[in-house]
Amino acid sequence: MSVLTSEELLALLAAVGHAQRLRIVGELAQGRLHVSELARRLGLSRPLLYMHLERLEKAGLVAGALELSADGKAMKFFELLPFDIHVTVDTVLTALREDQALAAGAERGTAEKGKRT
Amino acid sequence: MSVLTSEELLALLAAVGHAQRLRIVGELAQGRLHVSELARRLGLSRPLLYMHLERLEKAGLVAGALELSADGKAMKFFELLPFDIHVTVDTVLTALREDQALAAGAERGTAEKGKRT
DNA sequence: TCCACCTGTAATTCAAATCTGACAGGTGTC
DNA sequence: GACACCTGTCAGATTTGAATTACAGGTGGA
Repeated sequence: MSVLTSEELLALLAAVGHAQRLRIVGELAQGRLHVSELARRLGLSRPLLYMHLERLEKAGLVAGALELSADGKAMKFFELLPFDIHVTVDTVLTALREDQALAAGAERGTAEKGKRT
Repeated sequence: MSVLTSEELLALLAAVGHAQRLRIVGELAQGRLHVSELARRLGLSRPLLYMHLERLEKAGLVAGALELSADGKAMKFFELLPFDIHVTVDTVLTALREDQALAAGAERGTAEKGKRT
């Protein structure tokens, strides 16, 4: 995952740092599932599950795909993407510095990430 | 950190998964500081900082100690504890299983962590 | 005594995240 | 047509977390 801004790092940590989402990850670890089935297994309402999945997806932890089942029903399958979150003091410091670099760049009008002078 | 319950894992992730707390960690990475000084550097109100520090301390990321300065003033110093958060699918699955084990144990009245039959 | 520091907490407001219930729409089967 | 599935979204209640203000108390020095 190379260098993360603190925004990306936070999205990742906040996404996985929640009881329900941890359970979602645990369930999807055993294989891809469509939303309704997942909702049933976890005992969550479907709208709520959508919200959590959206968060996980934005953080890059899961991926969803709408598929047509054999009998023509639309089904949204979600699968777990391989991830390996590693956070140390350096990770944090690097992310914070990346922010400063971006902010400085934005002030000068060159807001390209990772670019440093 | 050996085996974590999901509660401990969540405490850790939620603690570090917040913008202000990330900044706190970043500041403490450069050395121990007392609360008022830290508040000044980050531009946070002291009560708010207390709340964040409490969270970080409960998660085991920082440690606070009340000390007497040379001129006799009470000062609460906080320092960053070494940490190395590593989260993969296995971490999550292990944590969830640990929960089940604890829950099962609690039902039988033997709520000791890590004990498995 | 007054001022400049410090710690600690209670009360309260405010914002954001979480969660529920209800709706609209689609397909296939009995 | 009625039913059992599925997706998707919105409005609103509720809960949690974040943040401010205000207070009480302590020390040392001018």
